[in-house]
Amino acid sequence: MTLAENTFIGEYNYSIDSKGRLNIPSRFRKALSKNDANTFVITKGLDPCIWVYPLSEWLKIENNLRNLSSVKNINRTFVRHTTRYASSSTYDKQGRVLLTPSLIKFANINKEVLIIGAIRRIEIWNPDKLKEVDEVNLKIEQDTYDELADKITL
Amino acid sequence: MTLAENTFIGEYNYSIDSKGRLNIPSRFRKALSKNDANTFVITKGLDPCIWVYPLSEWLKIENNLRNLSSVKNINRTFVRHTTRYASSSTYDKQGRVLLTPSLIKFANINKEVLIIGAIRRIEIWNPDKLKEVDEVNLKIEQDTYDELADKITL
DNA sequence: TAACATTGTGGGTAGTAGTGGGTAAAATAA
DNA sequence: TTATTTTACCCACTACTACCCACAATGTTA
Repeated sequence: MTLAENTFIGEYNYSIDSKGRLNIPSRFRKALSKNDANTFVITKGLDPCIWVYPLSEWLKIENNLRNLSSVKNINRTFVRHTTRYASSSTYDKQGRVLLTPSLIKFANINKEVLIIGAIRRIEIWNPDKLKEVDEVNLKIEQDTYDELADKITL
Repeated sequence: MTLAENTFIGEYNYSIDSKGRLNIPSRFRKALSKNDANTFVITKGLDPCIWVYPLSEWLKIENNLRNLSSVKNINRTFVRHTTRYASSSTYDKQGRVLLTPSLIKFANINKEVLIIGAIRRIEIWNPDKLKEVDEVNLKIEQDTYDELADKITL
Protein backbone atom coordinates (compact mmCIF):
# COMPACT_ATOMS: atom_id res chain seq x y z
CA MET A 1 0.00 0.00 0.00
CA THR A 2 1.27 3.46 -0.84
CA LEU A 3 -0.06 6.95 -0.43
CA ALA A 4 -2.91 7.63 -2.80
CA GLU A 5 -2.24 9.67 -5.92
CA ASN A 6 -3.43 13.24 -6.07
CA THR A 7 -3.96 13.34 -2.34
CA PHE A 8 -2.46 16.20 -0.39
CA ILE A 9 -1.90 16.56 3.34
CA GLY A 10 0.33 18.69 5.54
CA GLU A 11 1.20 22.36 5.68
CA TYR A 12 4.15 24.43 4.55
CA ASN A 13 5.29 27.99 5.20
CA TYR A 14 6.59 29.24 1.88
CA SER A 15 7.03 32.61 0.27
CA ILE A 16 6.13 34.22 -3.02
CA ASP A 17 9.02 35.87 -4.83
CA SER A 18 9.05 39.23 -6.56
CA LYS A 19 7.94 37.66 -9.83
CA GLY A 20 4.82 36.16 -8.30
CA ARG A 21 6.19 32.63 -8.35
CA LEU A 22 5.31 30.08 -5.72
CA ASN A 23 7.09 26.83 -5.11
CA ILE A 24 4.85 23.77 -4.93
CA PRO A 25 6.15 21.61 -2.06
CA SER A 26 8.15 18.68 -3.31
CA ARG A 27 5.79 16.26 -1.57
CA PHE A 28 2.85 17.63 -3.50
CA ARG A 29 4.65 17.47 -6.82
CA LYS A 30 5.52 13.86 -6.13
CA ALA A 31 1.92 13.08 -5.25
CA LEU A 32 0.68 14.51 -8.53
CA SER A 33 -0.41 11.79 -10.92
CA LYS A 34 1.78 11.12 -13.94
CA ASN A 35 -1.27 11.75 -16.14
CA ASP A 36 -1.34 15.36 -15.06
CA ALA A 37 1.89 16.24 -16.85
CA ASN A 38 3.13 18.55 -14.09
CA THR A 39 0.04 20.68 -14.48
CA PHE A 40 -2.25 22.21 -11.89
CA VAL A 41 -5.33 24.35 -12.27
CA ILE A 42 -5.27 27.45 -10.09
CA THR A 43 -8.43 29.29 -9.13
CA LYS A 44 -10.26 31.26 -6.48
CA GLY A 45 -11.37 29.36 -3.43
CA LEU A 46 -14.77 29.57 -1.81
CA ASP A 47 -12.80 30.90 1.14
CA PRO A 48 -10.50 33.89 0.74
CA CYS A 49 -7.62 31.73 -0.46
CA ILE A 50 -6.29 30.23 -3.68
CA TRP A 51 -7.23 26.70 -4.69
CA VAL A 52 -4.90 24.50 -6.67
CA TYR A 53 -6.21 21.29 -8.25
CA PRO A 54 -4.41 18.57 -10.16
CA LEU A 55 -5.43 18.90 -13.79
CA SER A 56 -7.29 15.59 -13.80
CA GLU A 57 -9.26 16.46 -10.67
CA TRP A 58 -10.21 19.77 -12.21
CA LEU A 59 -11.57 18.03 -15.29
CA LYS A 60 -13.87 16.00 -13.05
CA ILE A 61 -15.14 19.20 -11.48
CA GLU A 62 -15.76 20.67 -14.90
CA ASN A 63 -17.90 17.68 -15.77
CA ASN A 64 -19.91 18.09 -12.62
CA LEU A 65 -20.43 21.75 -13.36
CA ARG A 66 -21.58 20.89 -16.84
CA ASN A 67 -24.37 18.84 -15.38
CA LEU A 68 -25.57 21.47 -12.94
CA SER A 69 -28.88 22.98 -13.88
CA SER A 70 -28.59 26.67 -14.68
CA VAL A 71 -32.08 27.32 -13.42
CA LYS A 72 -30.97 27.63 -9.84
CA ASN A 73 -29.42 30.97 -9.07
CA ILE A 74 -26.89 29.52 -6.66
CA ASN A 75 -25.68 27.11 -9.31
CA ARG A 76 -25.01 29.88 -11.78
CA THR A 77 -23.15 31.85 -9.15
CA PHE A 78 -21.08 28.86 -8.16
CA VAL A 79 -20.12 27.94 -11.72
CA ARG A 80 -19.22 31.51 -12.52
CA HIS A 81 -17.16 31.98 -9.39
CA THR A 82 -15.27 28.76 -9.81
CA THR A 83 -14.44 29.03 -13.49
CA ARG A 84 -13.79 32.62 -14.33
CA TYR A 85 -10.54 32.92 -12.42
CA ALA A 86 -9.23 29.47 -13.24
CA SER A 87 -6.11 28.94 -15.30
CA SER A 88 -3.87 25.94 -15.79
CA SER A 89 -0.21 26.20 -14.96
CA THR A 90 2.66 23.81 -15.51
CA TYR A 91 5.35 24.21 -12.89
CA ASP A 92 8.83 25.23 -14.04
CA LYS A 93 12.06 23.26 -13.65
CA GLN A 94 12.38 24.54 -10.09
CA GLY A 95 8.88 23.35 -9.22
CA ARG A 96 7.22 26.77 -9.18
CA VAL A 97 3.92 28.01 -10.56
CA LEU A 98 2.98 31.56 -11.40
CA LEU A 99 0.19 33.23 -9.46
CA THR A 100 -1.74 36.04 -11.13
CA PRO A 101 -1.88 39.42 -9.37
CA SER A 102 -5.68 39.24 -9.18
CA LEU A 103 -5.61 35.93 -7.30
CA ILE A 104 -2.88 37.20 -4.98
CA LYS A 105 -4.97 40.25 -4.24
CA PHE A 106 -8.11 38.18 -3.72
CA ALA A 107 -6.37 36.00 -1.12
CA ASN A 108 -4.85 39.01 0.65
CA ILE A 109 -1.42 37.57 0.15
CA ASN A 110 1.74 39.58 0.63
CA LYS A 111 4.85 37.46 0.69
CA GLU A 112 4.49 34.78 3.34
CA VAL A 113 1.96 32.09 2.53
CA LEU A 114 0.66 28.95 4.17
CA ILE A 115 0.27 26.05 1.78
CA ILE A 116 -2.16 23.44 3.02
CA GLY A 117 -2.91 20.01 1.62
CA ALA A 118 -6.69 19.54 1.73
CA ILE A 119 -6.91 16.00 0.31
CA ARG A 120 -8.22 16.72 -3.16
CA ARG A 121 -6.70 20.14 -3.59
CA ILE A 122 -4.04 22.46 -2.29
CA GLU A 123 -4.97 25.72 -0.57
CA ILE A 124 -2.81 28.82 -0.46
CA TRP A 125 -3.48 31.19 2.41
CA ASN A 126 -2.35 34.37 3.98
CA PRO A 127 -1.59 32.87 7.43
CA ASP A 128 -3.24 35.72 9.32
CA LYS A 129 -6.34 35.56 7.15
CA LEU A 130 -6.75 31.85 7.84
CA LYS A 131 -6.57 32.37 11.57
CA GLU A 132 -9.24 35.02 11.30
CA VAL A 133 -11.56 32.90 9.14
CA ASP A 134 -11.10 29.85 11.37
CA GLU A 135 -12.11 31.70 14.50
CA VAL A 136 -15.30 32.93 12.93
CA ASN A 137 -16.26 29.56 11.47
CA LEU A 138 -15.67 27.61 14.63
CA LYS A 139 -17.61 30.10 16.67
CA ILE A 140 -20.63 29.80 14.42
CA GLU A 141 -20.65 26.06 13.74
CA GLN A 142 -18.87 24.39 16.62
CA ASP A 143 -21.65 21.83 17.03
CA THR A 144 -21.58 20.67 13.42
CA TYR A 145 -17.82 20.52 13.62
CA ASP A 146 -17.91 18.28 16.67
CA GLU A 147 -20.39 15.97 14.98
CA LEU A 148 -18.05 15.57 12.03
CA ALA A 149 -15.11 14.90 14.32
CA ASP A 150 -17.10 12.25 16.12
CA LYS A 151 -18.03 10.48 12.89
CA ILE A 152 -14.76 10.68 11.02
CA THR A 153 -11.83 10.73 13.41
CA LEU A 154 -10.62 7.45 14.85
CA MET B 1 -2.12 -16.56 19.52
CA THR B 2 -0.34 -13.26 18.85
CA LEU B 3 -1.34 -9.65 19.14
CA ALA B 4 -3.44 -8.30 16.29
CA GLU B 5 -1.78 -6.25 13.55
CA ASN B 6 -1.70 -2.48 13.91
CA THR B 7 -2.55 -2.72 17.57
CA PHE B 8 -0.35 -0.84 20.00
CA ILE B 9 -0.10 -1.22 23.77
CA GLY B 10 2.44 -0.34 26.41
CA GLU B 11 4.53 2.74 27.13
CA TYR B 12 8.12 3.74 26.52
CA ASN B 13 10.38 6.55 27.74
CA TYR B 14 12.35 7.72 24.72
CA SER B 15 14.08 10.92 23.68
CA ILE B 16 14.08 13.19 20.66
CA ASP B 17 17.50 13.98 19.24
CA SER B 18 18.83 17.34 18.10
CA LYS B 19 17.51 16.77 14.59
CA GLY B 20 13.94 16.20 15.75
CA ARG B 21 14.05 12.47 15.17
CA LEU B 22 12.14 10.03 17.32
CA ASN B 23 12.66 6.31 17.45
CA ILE B 24 9.52 4.22 17.08
CA PRO B 25 9.72 1.39 19.64
CA SER B 26 10.74 -1.85 18.02
CA ARG B 27 7.58 -3.54 19.27
CA PHE B 28 5.44 -0.99 17.46
CA ARG B 29 7.39 -1.31 14.25
CA LYS B 30 6.92 -5.05 14.39
CA ALA B 31 3.19 -4.63 14.99
CA LEU B 32 2.84 -2.44 11.91
CA SER B 33 1.12 -4.26 9.09
CA LYS B 34 3.24 -5.26 6.09
CA ASN B 35 0.84 -3.28 3.89
CA ASP B 36 1.88 -0.07 5.55
CA ALA B 37 5.36 -0.11 4.01
CA ASN B 38 7.06 1.13 7.18
CA THR B 39 4.98 4.28 7.02
CA PHE B 40 3.14 6.16 9.73
CA VAL B 41 1.08 9.32 9.52
CA ILE B 42 1.94 11.82 12.21
CA THR B 43 -0.46 14.54 13.28
CA LYS B 44 -1.81 16.70 16.09
CA GLY B 45 -3.85 14.97 18.74
CA LEU B 46 -7.08 16.21 20.22
CA ASP B 47 -5.10 16.34 23.46
CA PRO B 48 -1.85 18.30 23.62
CA CYS B 49 0.17 15.42 22.23
CA ILE B 50 1.19 13.95 18.88
CA TRP B 51 -0.81 11.15 17.28
CA VAL B 52 0.80 8.55 15.08
CA TYR B 53 -1.35 6.34 12.86
CA PRO B 54 -0.39 3.39 10.73
CA LEU B 55 -0.74 4.50 7.13
CA SER B 56 -3.68 2.19 6.47
CA GLU B 57 -5.64 3.57 9.42
CA TRP B 58 -5.06 7.10 8.23
CA LEU B 59 -6.28 6.20 4.74
CA LYS B 60 -9.64 5.34 6.29
CA ILE B 61 -9.88 8.87 7.66
CA GLU B 62 -8.74 10.27 4.35
CA ASN B 63 -11.49 8.47 2.47
CA ASN B 64 -14.12 9.91 4.74
CA LEU B 65 -12.70 13.38 4.22
CA ARG B 66 -12.66 12.89 0.48
CA ASN B 67 -16.41 12.41 0.42
CA LEU B 68 -17.23 15.62 2.25
CA SER B 69 -18.53 18.23 -0.15
CA SER B 70 -16.49 21.42 -0.24
CA VAL B 71 -19.58 23.49 -0.86
CA LYS B 72 -20.37 23.39 2.85
CA ASN B 73 -18.35 25.87 4.80
CA ILE B 74 -17.92 23.73 7.91
CA ASN B 75 -16.77 20.77 5.83
CA ARG B 76 -13.94 22.82 4.41
CA THR B 77 -12.93 23.93 7.87
CA PHE B 78 -12.99 20.39 9.15
CA VAL B 79 -10.99 18.92 6.30
CA ARG B 80 -8.42 21.67 6.58
CA HIS B 81 -8.05 21.19 10.31
CA THR B 82 -7.70 17.46 10.03
CA THR B 83 -5.16 17.41 7.24
CA ARG B 84 -2.96 20.41 7.78
CA TYR B 85 -0.97 19.04 10.67
CA ALA B 86 -0.64 15.57 9.21
CA SER B 87 2.37 14.22 7.35
CA SER B 88 3.32 10.74 6.32
CA SER B 89 6.72 9.49 7.35
CA THR B 90 8.53 6.31 6.53
CA TYR B 91 10.92 5.45 9.33
CA ASP B 92 14.63 5.41 8.49
CA LYS B 93 17.01 2.45 8.67
CA GLN B 94 17.35 3.06 12.41
CA GLY B 95 13.60 3.01 12.93
CA ARG B 96 13.16 6.76 13.44
CA VAL B 97 10.63 9.24 12.13
CA LEU B 98 11.04 13.00 11.84
CA LEU B 99 8.82 15.23 13.94
CA THR B 100 8.16 18.73 12.64
CA PRO B 101 9.03 21.68 14.88
CA SER B 102 5.41 22.82 14.90
CA LEU B 103 4.17 19.50 16.27
CA ILE B 104 6.95 19.40 18.86
CA LYS B 105 5.96 22.86 19.97
CA PHE B 106 2.28 21.99 20.04
CA ALA B 107 2.88 19.01 22.31
CA ASN B 108 5.19 20.98 24.61
CA ILE B 109 7.93 18.48 24.02
CA ASN B 110 11.53 19.17 24.96
CA LYS B 111 13.67 16.08 24.81
CA GLU B 112 12.17 13.37 26.96
CA VAL B 113 8.95 11.88 25.66
CA LEU B 114 6.50 9.23 26.71
CA ILE B 115 5.37 6.99 23.87
CA ILE B 116 2.07 5.31 24.57
CA GLY B 117 0.32 2.58 22.63
CA ALA B 118 -3.35 3.54 22.40
CA ILE B 119 -4.61 0.48 20.51
CA ARG B 120 -5.25 1.97 17.07
CA ARG B 121 -2.69 4.75 17.28
CA ILE B 122 0.43 5.78 19.11
CA GLU B 123 0.55 8.88 21.30
CA ILE B 124 3.63 10.95 21.99
CA TRP B 125 3.54 13.00 25.17
CA ASN B 126 5.60 15.32 27.24
CA PRO B 127 5.49 13.19 30.44
CA ASP B 128 4.78 16.17 32.70
CA LYS B 129 2.04 17.43 30.43
CA LEU B 130 0.28 14.08 30.51
CA LYS B 131 0.33 13.99 34.29
CA GLU B 132 -1.15 17.45 34.36
CA VAL B 133 -3.88 16.69 31.81
CA ASP B 134 -4.76 13.43 33.55
CA GLU B 135 -5.27 15.08 36.90
CA VAL B 136 -7.53 17.74 35.50
CA ASN B 137 -9.57 15.32 33.43
CA LEU B 138 -10.16 12.82 36.19
CA LYS B 139 -11.26 15.56 38.53
CA ILE B 140 -13.69 17.05 36.05
CA GLU B 141 -15.07 13.94 34.43
CA GLN B 142 -15.17 11.34 37.15
CA ASP B 143 -18.86 10.77 36.47
CA THR B 144 -18.40 10.17 32.76
CA TYR B 145 -15.54 7.87 33.59
CA ASP B 146 -17.81 5.81 35.80
CA GLU B 147 -20.37 5.57 33.03
CA LEU B 148 -17.79 3.90 30.84
CA ALA B 149 -17.50 1.15 33.41
CA ASP B 150 -20.95 0.00 32.40
CA LYS B 151 -19.96 -0.28 28.76
CA ILE B 152 -16.53 -1.80 29.09
CA THR B 153 -15.67 -4.76 31.24
CA LEU B 154 -12.12 -5.23 32.42
C1' DT C 1 30.11 -17.04 31.34
C1' DA C 2 31.13 -15.56 26.84
C1' DA C 3 29.75 -14.52 22.23
C1' DC C 4 26.34 -12.60 19.59
C1' DA C 5 22.23 -9.95 18.20
C1' DT C 6 19.05 -6.27 18.97
C1' DT C 7 17.89 -1.71 20.18
C1' DG C 8 18.15 3.20 21.24
C1' DT C 9 20.99 7.24 20.44
C1' DG C 10 24.43 10.44 18.23
C1' DG C 11 26.58 12.64 14.42
C1' DG C 12 28.87 13.18 9.52
C1' DT C 13 27.71 13.83 4.68
C1' DA C 14 25.90 13.69 -0.05
C1' DG C 15 21.90 14.71 -2.35
C1' DT C 16 17.54 17.22 -2.38
C1' DA C 17 14.61 21.23 -1.79
C1' DG C 18 13.44 26.26 -1.34
C1' DT C 19 14.72 30.83 -2.76
C1' DG C 20 16.67 34.71 -5.51
C1' DG C 21 18.01 36.82 -9.62
C1' DG C 22 20.00 37.20 -14.66
C1' DT C 23 18.73 36.48 -19.40
C1' DA C 24 16.83 35.10 -23.67
C1' DA C 25 12.63 33.64 -25.88
C1' DA C 26 7.83 34.50 -26.41
C1' DA C 27 3.80 37.16 -26.20
C1' DT C 28 1.60 41.48 -26.39
C1' DA C 29 1.04 46.32 -27.48
C1' DA C 30 2.13 50.44 -30.04
C1' DT D 1 7.64 46.11 -37.69
C1' DT D 2 9.35 47.79 -33.45
C1' DA D 3 9.08 48.42 -28.55
C1' DT D 4 7.63 46.79 -24.24
C1' DT D 5 6.17 43.40 -21.17
C1' DT D 6 5.82 38.80 -19.74
C1' DT D 7 7.33 34.21 -19.19
C1' DA D 8 10.31 30.25 -18.76
C1' DC D 9 14.82 28.53 -18.44
C1' DC D 10 19.31 28.68 -16.29
C1' DC D 11 22.66 29.22 -12.63
C1' DA D 12 23.79 29.85 -7.83
C1' DC D 13 23.42 29.76 -2.86
C1' DT D 14 21.66 27.98 1.53
C1' DA D 15 19.19 24.85 4.48
C1' DC D 16 17.46 20.66 5.27
C1' DT D 17 16.75 15.70 5.01
C1' DA D 18 17.75 10.85 4.43
C1' DC D 19 21.19 7.72 4.40
C1' DC D 20 25.27 5.89 6.38
C1' DC D 21 28.37 4.53 10.04
C1' DA D 22 29.33 4.17 14.91
C1' DC D 23 28.71 2.99 19.70
C1' DA D 24 26.87 1.84 24.18
C1' DA D 25 23.35 -0.60 26.68
C1' DT D 26 20.44 -4.34 26.92
C1' DG D 27 18.73 -8.87 25.84
C1' DT D 28 19.51 -13.55 23.91
C1' DT D 29 21.80 -17.77 22.83
C1' DA D 30 25.42 -21.29 22.98
